[in-house]
Amino acid sequence: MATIKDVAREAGVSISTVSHALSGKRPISEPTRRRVLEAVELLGYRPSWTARSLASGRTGVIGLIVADISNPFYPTVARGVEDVANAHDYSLVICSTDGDERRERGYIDVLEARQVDGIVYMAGLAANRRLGELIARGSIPVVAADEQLAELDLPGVYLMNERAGRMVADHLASLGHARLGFVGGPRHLPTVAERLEGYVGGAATHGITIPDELIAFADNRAEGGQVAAAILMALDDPPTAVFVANDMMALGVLEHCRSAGLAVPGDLSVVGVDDLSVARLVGLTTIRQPMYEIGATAASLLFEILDSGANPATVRMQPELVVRSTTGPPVERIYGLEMRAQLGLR
Amino acid sequence: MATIKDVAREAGVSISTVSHALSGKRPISEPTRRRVLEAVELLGYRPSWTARSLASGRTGVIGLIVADISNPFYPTVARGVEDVANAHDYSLVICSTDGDERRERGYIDVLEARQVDGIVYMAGLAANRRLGELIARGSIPVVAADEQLAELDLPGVYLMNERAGRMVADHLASLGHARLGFVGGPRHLPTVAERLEGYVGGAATHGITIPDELIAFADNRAEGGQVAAAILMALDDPPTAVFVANDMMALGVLEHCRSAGLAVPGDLSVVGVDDLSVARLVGLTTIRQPMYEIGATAASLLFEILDSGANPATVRMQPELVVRSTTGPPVERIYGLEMRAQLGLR
DNA sequence: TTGAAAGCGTTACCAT
DNA sequence: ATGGTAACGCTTTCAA
Repeated sequence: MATIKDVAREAGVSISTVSHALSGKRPISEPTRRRVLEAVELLGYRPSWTARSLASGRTGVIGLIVADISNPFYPTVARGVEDVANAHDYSLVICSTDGDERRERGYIDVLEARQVDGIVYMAGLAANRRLGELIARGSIPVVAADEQLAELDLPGVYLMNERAGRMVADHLASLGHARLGFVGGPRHLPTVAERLEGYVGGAATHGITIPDELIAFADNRAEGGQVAAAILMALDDPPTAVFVANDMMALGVLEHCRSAGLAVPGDLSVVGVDDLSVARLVGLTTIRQPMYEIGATAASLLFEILDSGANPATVRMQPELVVRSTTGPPVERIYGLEMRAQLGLR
Repeated sequence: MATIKDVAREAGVSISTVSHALSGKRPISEPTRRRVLEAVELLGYRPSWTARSLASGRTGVIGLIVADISNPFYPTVARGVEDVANAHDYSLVICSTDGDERRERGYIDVLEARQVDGIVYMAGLAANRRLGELIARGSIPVVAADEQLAELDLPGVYLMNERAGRMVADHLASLGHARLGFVGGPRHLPTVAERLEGYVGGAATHGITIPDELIAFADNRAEGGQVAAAILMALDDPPTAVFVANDMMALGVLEHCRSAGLAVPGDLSVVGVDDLSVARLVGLTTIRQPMYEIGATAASLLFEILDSGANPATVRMQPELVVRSTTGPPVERIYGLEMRAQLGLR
């Protein structure tokens, strides 16, 4: 591997001239620059990022910690982060904790050891002491996204979760639903709690009370949605509509309906959050959140800190209701049963 | 940030003693070691990975290039790669090309500039000149996984794709299907071509010929499966069963059936490949491939090269048929139409 | 506009 | 068992 020294020798100039010709950090005469560039070309020289990092004190890497990379939500956000990172000549390394705290600790240690220049955190683990310590140490700036870290007071970018919940309640109430259910991930997650809060509040606006037994928390993935739906729909008086706190779980709810022979939206209206591409695929009514922009904005906040040491304000994104085919008016339960009996259906 | 120098001063020993006490690369007296460890603790010293890389000539990073991180297949494989990487004290950086050749070039350049110690490549892009050049340069070992790079002759780990295709043909034929369709990603992908080949060959064994019009290639994702299914099922004489070259596309096929009112497996039997967790969720019959092991094995091959300069042999993994509820005997088309008419269904 | 040289924080070799 | 010190390949003063 050719080094800067080789290039200097080949071009007949000093090392610092090569460095500056390449970085453009000081004026270089045109002929000199050309000679350098030719030498670079000839030798196939590629600057060592490692050496550059050591000398400059910046690694040119930012870390992204996500909860679960196999939920398509995260890759989309990650793309937003990555694109603005690249625009700043930074690389991105993605760490997926899968809700495992040991993994998360490991990642935080590695990111710190590798001295990444900044971290975008969107895992929302309950007891992230390690992250707290890292932030306390203050050597690596951190911005949050998606899940707000209550105790840590970081700049961040989040969906207006409460508003999202209200929008869903409004939509469902306007369709005539009065028996509303909720399915979400762990209740300690701010997104879940806030979406539920808005939902309950919005329902109250329409004179609807959501009883505790219609509120189910489960694992934050499709499987969780499936078991939660099974529980809710086995109730004596099941909901006619559910708000599911994210699209993957909503897929699980839909799957339960399919396997249990429940019609959607006939027997149950379902609305999710995220608007993953699969939501369009299955016709899921959902709350769209600007995933790519969330990532891009989070990264921008980080670079604000990196570039100017600023302490940027938190950003809140607008949710948007996308009505597709999993929501509709409730079918009167009694009639429904009678009609199904007449039709010879179970 | 405390450096090794600070630790040395604090512990009252030399820099090299600290280095060796930490790495264990040479005998250190117990009291000395303890003093060093205490100093490390006291100062909160963390070795600089950057400096270490520069001095040792190894970055401790391997790169993983995947085609599309939002297909859950890849995160699962990636986990396998990562776990063995971590076991070797290596970090993993994942690059998702999304089928975009410019992105891929960019990633390869970055990985090379960062001087990662090795690369696991599973993107299978058609014209990857840049990768060829990198391999030709020979400074960074590369192993392939999933998609075989015909022109490049790398060590790699792949599914026995042809056998997978045969297994599907056998399964479908044994159920009594005679009109077999195929849906896959771009035909230039070795996985697609091989699975199709095995399928066609297996069908022939049962005296079944698969006509060209029942073979559809599309975008390698759920949406692609959906449009391919739409085309096949609009034929005058549509297939009674399809082999879909991966689970995400199979999901798209299933979605087409749902939205078109086609019963599965009544009107169409569907089998996929991968056995993603979502396949279980929706009851998809599929060919399981050991995703995690593929990743882990690929990483092991890479470390064989890294550790001993060996030239490891390619590994082929066994496919396994998992029968669920999307395959069943074909319903006679004529009878089917009559019966449906009788039932008042369309 | 250019060059020389002092770091950056390690590792690894050579002494002791 | 321990210490001294030359790399590693670059960036960045400081001089000229």
